[in-house]
Amino acid sequence: MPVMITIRDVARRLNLSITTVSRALDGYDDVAEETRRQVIEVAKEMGYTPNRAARELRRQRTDTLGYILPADKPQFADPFIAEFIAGLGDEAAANNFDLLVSTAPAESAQEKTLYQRWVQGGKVDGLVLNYTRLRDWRVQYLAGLKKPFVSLERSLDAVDFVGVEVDPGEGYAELIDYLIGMGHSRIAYVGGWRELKIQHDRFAAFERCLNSAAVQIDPTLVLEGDLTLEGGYQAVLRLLSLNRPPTAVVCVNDLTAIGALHAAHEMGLRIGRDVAVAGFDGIMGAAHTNPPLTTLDQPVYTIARKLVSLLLGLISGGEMPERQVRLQPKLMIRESTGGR
Amino acid sequence: MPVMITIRDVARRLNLSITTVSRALDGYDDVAEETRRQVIEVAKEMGYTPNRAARELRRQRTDTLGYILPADKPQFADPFIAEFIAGLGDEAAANNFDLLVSTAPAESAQEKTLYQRWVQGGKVDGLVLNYTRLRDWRVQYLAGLKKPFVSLERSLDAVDFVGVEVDPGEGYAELIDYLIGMGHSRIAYVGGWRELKIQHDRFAAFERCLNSAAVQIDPTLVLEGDLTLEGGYQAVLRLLSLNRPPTAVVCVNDLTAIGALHAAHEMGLRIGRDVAVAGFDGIMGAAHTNPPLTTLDQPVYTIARKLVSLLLGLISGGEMPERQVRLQPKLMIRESTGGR
DNA sequence: CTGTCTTTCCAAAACGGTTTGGATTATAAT
DNA sequence: ATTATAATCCAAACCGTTTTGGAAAGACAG
Repeated sequence: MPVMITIRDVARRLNLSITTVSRALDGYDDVAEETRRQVIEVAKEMGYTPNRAARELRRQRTDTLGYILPADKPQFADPFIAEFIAGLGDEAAANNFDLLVSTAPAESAQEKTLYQRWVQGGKVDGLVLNYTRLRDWRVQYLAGLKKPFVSLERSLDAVDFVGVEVDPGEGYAELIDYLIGMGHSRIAYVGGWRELKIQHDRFAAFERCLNSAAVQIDPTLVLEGDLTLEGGYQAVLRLLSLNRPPTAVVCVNDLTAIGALHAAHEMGLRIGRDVAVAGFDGIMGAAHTNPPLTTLDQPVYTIARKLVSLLLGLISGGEMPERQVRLQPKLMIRESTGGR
Repeated sequence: MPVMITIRDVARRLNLSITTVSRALDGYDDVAEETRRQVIEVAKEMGYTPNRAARELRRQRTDTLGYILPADKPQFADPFIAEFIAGLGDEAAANNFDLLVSTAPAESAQEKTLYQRWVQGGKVDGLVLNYTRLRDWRVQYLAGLKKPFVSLERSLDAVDFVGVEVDPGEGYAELIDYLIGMGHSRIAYVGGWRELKIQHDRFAAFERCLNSAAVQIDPTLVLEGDLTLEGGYQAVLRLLSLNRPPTAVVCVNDLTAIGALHAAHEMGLRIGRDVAVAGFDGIMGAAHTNPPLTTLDQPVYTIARKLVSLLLGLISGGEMPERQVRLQPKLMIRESTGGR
């Protein structure tokens, strides 16, 4: 670390008080224009940048947002997350906020410690939650401390919800209709951890659609994966080894579906003909799998930006024209289900 | 923000000085065991967590690392980045460091401001660089300020390099041998921005291999993309519309290659037969494109962790057994080039 | 009993900003 | 000439820690 240039150095050089330097740079109107000009010039010339820790300490805010990725496995690399973090980062940066990210297994002690360190230690002004659980301690914790936060999908906890929700209802109705139209009746579901709100909502929608089409759900065709490629691979390997295997597999997300493609390939099946596979997310690249993946597309990048924009509204504490955003995924039919 | 519990509150409750509370929690040996026990208990009960800004200010370090993604387009979403950030985050977290991320267009004023805010403002203890440029102002800037940093790929700037390098030489030799063995002689290259070290190294290796195999390089077959899917798509669309189109396309990264697949598909070509496509990176999912992508696989996640581990060594200032890591990518032959 | 160690604790000084509550001077109004 | 007003500036308090340099008290040795 080099010599640090403090506000004191700038003040000394100009024979001004640090107060005046501070106020000149912050644009207060009680400093003469000529003085301000000089301050700005000298500050720039000396390469002065206010120390963040000092400023944060005094101001009691950090201009920093936090996002903790709930990752069970250490090695987590979902394109969904890439897009999501990109959205968070871009929107934060556009508002001069920084984004702090970390990962911790869901419901672990590690997760609790990390949240505590950031929230009670005042490291962030607000947080973005993801992979919301049905009952989510994070929601209760943050709401209890009145710390600003937004989430993708609402938990069942009785707190007032600010965030984005994607309703799988209509999308699944379209998808299931389409699959049944293609002659499928043994339709499997590979989901995620059952405490996950998305798992709950999507599977519920799936069930509802099959019921209303009077198609039987075979419980042996419903498996729990873990949202990863590997999880989808293992689950579908099992499914396809059954005596009466499914003819279609609906997956809770695209990564699971890509694992499913892999498994079906390995079993020597022609995907789209012998077995249909569908995903959920519309990750970039889903259009380029082998074969291209039918999926329910949601605008992840935009959703992430929206979340940050909502969170910033919450932090600034003003009136919030909208606190909740609901949207529908869009069905993209591709060859993994036999195309049109 | 709720009432904040400070060290003063804990001290008051126990009739101790804040000094003692601080030292008890930090594990100094000049506090009685019984006292320490009480302090820890009460601190936990009151939910005390040291204020980060105050601690950072006093200690003059933040236990935070920074990574600024050079993204030209606001909307980047490279799986490579997802894996990279996952690696950075995991290794940082494993050492109780936080990771600050942001994005800024390469060489923009924005980028400079951001680095300055983080470095001179003392927001981070060290930085990870990526997409290193041949002459890289970031390298000069950080080296000049003696701020710890590591980079993936070394720039040509004369500073002492700590980081990871992936040498494309042998991998490309294998790949080109293989392509020539498959009968290709019109081989195109779709690269990235020419100031990029990876572009320079990879293209140089590509040229060298073709030369030593006495295969002509047609300059019209060498195009500059931008490392994105869209860039690869556009470039390959142009290539395949030439009077004498290439029979093989080598791409500087997997994303470009996936765009190439897309373009070839659209032109009605049978990939792997009419035209061969190869990438570089080995992103998760490359094995599942349509058709599966031949690529040079590098362990991105591991590289990222290694970078952080090197950076932490640099920050702690001790002896560093290794300062530079070199490794070779591994050729993965798949159907996009016709398989084996 | 005196002096020297240990053990245990603490007052006060940083760290580098921002903000409060004037002080000073010049200008305008009476 | 005096008073009110506006325009500039600044000393000092404050944010919540960590760390320095002892102080106090008890144990021990001579």
